[in-house]
Amino acid sequence: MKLITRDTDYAARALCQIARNENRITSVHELVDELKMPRPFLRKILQILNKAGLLKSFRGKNGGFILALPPGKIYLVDLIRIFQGPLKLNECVFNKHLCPDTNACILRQKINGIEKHVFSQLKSINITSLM
Amino acid sequence: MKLITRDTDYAARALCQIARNENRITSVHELVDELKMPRPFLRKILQILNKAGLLKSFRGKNGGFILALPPGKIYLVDLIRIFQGPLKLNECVFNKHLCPDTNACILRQKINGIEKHVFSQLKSINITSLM
DNA sequence: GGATAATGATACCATATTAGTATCATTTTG
DNA sequence: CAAAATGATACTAATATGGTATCATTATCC
Repeated sequence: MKLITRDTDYAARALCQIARNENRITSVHELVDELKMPRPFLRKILQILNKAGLLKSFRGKNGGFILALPPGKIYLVDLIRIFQGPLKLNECVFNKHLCPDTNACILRQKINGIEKHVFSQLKSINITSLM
Repeated sequence: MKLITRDTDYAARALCQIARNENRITSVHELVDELKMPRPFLRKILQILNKAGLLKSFRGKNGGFILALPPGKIYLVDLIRIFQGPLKLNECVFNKHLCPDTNACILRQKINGIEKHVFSQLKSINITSLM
């Protein structure tokens, strides 16, 4: 079972690098050199981060990206949500079948508890703490 | 993100049903009737549980399965391991790339913490508690 | 002993998700 | 206007998940 997929991983690493450059625009070219990841894939990821509002992009020559938010406000849990969908561990088939009626069943309680814990832990990790 | 896949779900439900019958042998035929799951898929799952040592099988006419262990000793975490591989959240690409050297990095610590929590919670759920 | 009803073993297929590529349009700078 | 960057979008490859199909083997019961 994976908690974090490759997109999320790449995204986090790229954001760290961009954060290090602070207000200096960082291009894909530069990121590929430093982080050794496939260029077209990275481009796609950065475009997604841009659309999600975590990056600000600059087109044209000397273009690139800067963070749209302070690095301390970009949380790992946000990246997971963007690339892996909502963190809803209890949206599993399990519940629906095994205990379709009660909210009080043991399993659902446990899974809700796990989810809260995972969520709060992932929310406590941000780009600053990863740099 | 899913915590529990369909195999695991089916397995848990089948084990509950088999547990209810206690020492009476339960056939696939009976399980399909009661649990409404695809017969060939269920057969595969039961064969896996048998090989994993959670079930004892009886071949031939009137054959079927009984639990190989008391239901209180069959844990949800075991089923997850069998059908979804080892519960190793920190085996993600993330760590390897971002902090290849230190064991002391924040992310790794957090992920190890999350893993321990998830593990202990899932270990506290067994077939008895699901029945 | 043979028909029948069960599991064992194994190979295959379908779909979804994940990972990655390719291409062309658009924008900015020099 | 050429070059260097991102925007948009469609496509492909690999892997994981969910499910089928088939034949072999075994035990029971008549």
